[in-house]
Amino acid sequence: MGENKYKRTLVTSALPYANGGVHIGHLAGVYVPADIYVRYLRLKKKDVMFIGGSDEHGVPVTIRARKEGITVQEVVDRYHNIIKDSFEKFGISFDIYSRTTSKTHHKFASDFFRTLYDNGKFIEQTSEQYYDEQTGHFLTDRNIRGECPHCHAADAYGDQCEKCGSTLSPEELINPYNAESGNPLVKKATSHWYLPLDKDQQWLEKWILEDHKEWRSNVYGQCKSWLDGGLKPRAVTRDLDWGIPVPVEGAEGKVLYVWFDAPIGYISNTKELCDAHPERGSWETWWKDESTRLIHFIGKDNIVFHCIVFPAMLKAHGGYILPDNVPSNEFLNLEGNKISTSKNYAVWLDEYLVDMPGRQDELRYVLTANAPETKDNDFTWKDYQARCNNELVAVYGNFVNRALQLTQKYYDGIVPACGELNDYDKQTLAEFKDVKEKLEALLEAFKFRDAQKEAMNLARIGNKYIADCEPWKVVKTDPERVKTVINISLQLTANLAIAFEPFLPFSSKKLREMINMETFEWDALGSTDLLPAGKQLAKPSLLFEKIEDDVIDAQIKKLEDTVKANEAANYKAAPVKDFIDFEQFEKLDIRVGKVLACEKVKKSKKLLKFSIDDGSGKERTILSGIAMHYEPEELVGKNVLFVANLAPRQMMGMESCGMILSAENFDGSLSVTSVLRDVKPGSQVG
RNA sequence: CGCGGAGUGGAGCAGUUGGUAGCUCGCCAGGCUCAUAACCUGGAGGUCGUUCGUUCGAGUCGAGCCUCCGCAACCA
Repeated sequence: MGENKYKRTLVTSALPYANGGVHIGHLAGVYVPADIYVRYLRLKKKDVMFIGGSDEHGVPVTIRARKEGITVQEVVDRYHNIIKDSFEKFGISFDIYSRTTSKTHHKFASDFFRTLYDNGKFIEQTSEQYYDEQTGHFLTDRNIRGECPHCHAADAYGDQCEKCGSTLSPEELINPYNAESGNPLVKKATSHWYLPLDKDQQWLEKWILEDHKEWRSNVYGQCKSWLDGGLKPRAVTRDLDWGIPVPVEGAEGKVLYVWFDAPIGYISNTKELCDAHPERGSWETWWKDESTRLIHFIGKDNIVFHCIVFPAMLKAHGGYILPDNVPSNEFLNLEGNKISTSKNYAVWLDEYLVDMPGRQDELRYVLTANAPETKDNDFTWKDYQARCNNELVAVYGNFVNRALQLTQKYYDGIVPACGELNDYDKQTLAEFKDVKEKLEALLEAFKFRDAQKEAMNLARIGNKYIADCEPWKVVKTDPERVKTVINISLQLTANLAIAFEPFLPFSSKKLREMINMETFEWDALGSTDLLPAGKQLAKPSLLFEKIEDDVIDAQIKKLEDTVKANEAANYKAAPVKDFIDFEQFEKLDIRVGKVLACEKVKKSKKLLKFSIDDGSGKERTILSGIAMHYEPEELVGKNVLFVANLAPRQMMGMESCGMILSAENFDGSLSVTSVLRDVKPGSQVG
């Protein structure tokens, strides 16, 4: 696809927001594919630069800082360090991982804005926005709450009412207030600068819809949709005290909108790297020379910013190249549910590193094998375990182990010479020879899942080869033949180390150490003489280890606990029902009863049958649907509250006279009510 | 009727320019024993969300409908 016209490749990966750690969704969606691609290009000896960094501006970090009573800088410092560390440990091989609070970035983004400003690329518009006079903040739509004009729910959001589902604008809310502080809001005029995207409509249409039909369908479709709808001016500044100040006189209290400043971070981080390492060339070569190929790795939520807004910014500034491709993945779900940072529902990388030490490649493998390249996919721990044990351990690790163990056993770990090849040998060699070509084609098309499968195929070929040749049998009759079989198996092993290098860098390194392969060339992939006869190999060890059930169960439990904790945290009492008269209330006859006997109702899952002493001298029978929550024995002898004058009702062939009162907890569990001191059965409650 | 993406055997995914479905795992049976009970071979199992249409022929093109996910707070 015309890669040859390019002399170098600049790869960026979406800047993670420094308001939390990074999780498997980030890794699967952006960083692992980007890293595979970059590692591959490096192996091909291409000039490539891989840019990353934390996005540290915007509103959420300021809210978190206020909540935790620390400075915003402390918040972003904490998460930037966690994120950076996670990436390093997972082998995401950035050439630089910087941050948008850096001096370089502040100056660069500021200058970038100023250039557009000076060249008249913005339009300035004044509008009335909601303002909290006590805190001195303008509010974003989502942070404004108030009464819904449709259903009159008390706490609708500025953009939507969760009660009736209607879409709102903040102006429609009755008595709007600050969601965070609770303060009432007033309208206040504020002016902002807008990037008039409508003027970019034409060239964007041609550039994307005609010149980049090869982009993934999700990317192309999303862009087309925006373009078809007609682009509108977009604000690039915000009223906020955290961020890069708008470098214009009289713009105090305004900062660059985080979506304006973040992508510029790609450029400023490149500059930071090049300034420190002049041998990498000048940043301008990387961003302005037509012979540079720019690739953005992002998630699907970021498509329009990278395909429309950022290119429009670059074009408005002038002199910059535009991305050649924007490989965007869909989302990864977790055990059937959406991953959520705010709900803490995720597999966090920093926690994974603690819980699963030394298993970075396992996660890289699973996330690539199940990458959401064309649609949302699901990550489950059971699937993770299955892929590790049945693929990495059983296919790849096992093949390597078989080849190395046989070498150890028959030849003291010295590579035997390859003798004459028979037809089956030749057939096997031919099969794995074209792996290189297939692998490269897939990687260059950003089909990482298929590419990894192709690498794994080498190990499958190997297992079949060893099984078919049966060296453990042949060694008794034709030891010369076995030398050839083992030689070929070892060559395959060496090829595996190379083929997996972009995907599983840690394992490849380990494997190369086992076979004493100090140096290697990607272009040697497919060769049958990677390990010369007579070479001494190191003592083999296991490349991957099985993952036991209890490890997986612990992870599943961890997630379940999180879900429960979320439910508890999100619990909100149901709204109070309409008023009733005192007379209506008096009609209710609630009494205390002593449980004389309690048993499960046969053939019923939920019902318990109670015999209650209600003080009348006769036993009262009440059926209650709490069998899922109580063992019958634990209720015998207890005082419970029941409604005495509820009309009798037939259930499971028995008559229930009344209702035992239970409270329903947030998670649906039931708790039977009682009284705090002992009272006579039949006592009235009121 | 806001706009995009997706809906394929038990699970997770492929299916390029239309010709009656492939892969990995799981399951069943057999083989083998060098190997982390791993490996190899064979088998059962799907009519491709749904309805209608174009065509000699559609998972693959067109239309409607249903469901899920994104685009608006957080967020890849």
